[in-house]
Amino acid sequence: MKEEAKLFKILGDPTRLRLAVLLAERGETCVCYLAQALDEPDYKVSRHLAVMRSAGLVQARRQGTWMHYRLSEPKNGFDRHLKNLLMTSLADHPVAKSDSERMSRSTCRTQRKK
Amino acid sequence: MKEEAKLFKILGDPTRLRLAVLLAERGETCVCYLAQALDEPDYKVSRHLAVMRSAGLVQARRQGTWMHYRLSEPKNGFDRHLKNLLMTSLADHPVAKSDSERMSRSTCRTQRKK
DNA sequence: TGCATATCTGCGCATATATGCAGATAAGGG
DNA sequence: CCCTTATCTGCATATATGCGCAGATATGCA
Repeated sequence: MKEEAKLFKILGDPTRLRLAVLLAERGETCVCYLAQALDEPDYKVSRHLAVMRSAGLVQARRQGTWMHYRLSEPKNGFDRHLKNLLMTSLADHPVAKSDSERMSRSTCRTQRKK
Repeated sequence: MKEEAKLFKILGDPTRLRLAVLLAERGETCVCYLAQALDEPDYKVSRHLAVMRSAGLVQARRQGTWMHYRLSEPKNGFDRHLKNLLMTSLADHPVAKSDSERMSRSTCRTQRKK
């Protein structure tokens, strides 16, 4: 049960939980948006994403200078249930909502690439 | 979202997660059974239960010398979802199963009271 | 009152975690 | 090549966490 506890532990930090909810809601997202959404310094967001990544919770894709993160595909019922929890019970949380709104309002040069 | 993260953190320790699953499955249970189920020293189990209790995750009831713990009633959708996760996706885990079996086989003087 | 049992807790220690800062890396475009 | 931008990371520090041991509490009973 250590694996499962590890996942809980990962989500047991407010910053990481907010990131996980954003990724569950929005899908693959660039770090610069995530940092603006949380209103936290990029190095902080980056480091937490690294933790989540080494635990297998998220995956990264590089696109030029930008890094895009997304939740990993659920590998079993537990993962699925957990992701579901993020999307159903947590997306409505006031903090999650303002994170999401801030993200909608944020800008990132990624856009200009398109 | 700190409250939710806190709950995740509580469940982010293998010992506590095992306790939570047992309590979700079995309902109110005496510490002596829990300690035998996990095959861990009582002081360790006791301390983890204290952590869970001060976070509001479990509640305690004294009956003579014995302390009985149970999961608190879910207070919202998040809690409910989480409890559900414990019962559906984790109760089948090998570790959870052997914990449960060990508990069935364990003895405790509580019985003699009856 | 004194003993036995169940449970909890203070302490010391080892380890883990989060954070901010400054600087390192990586990629793209002159 | 150099410069800029986005992202990551080494370091130092402060705090938190888990653990085992020994002893403290609490309760029931002779």
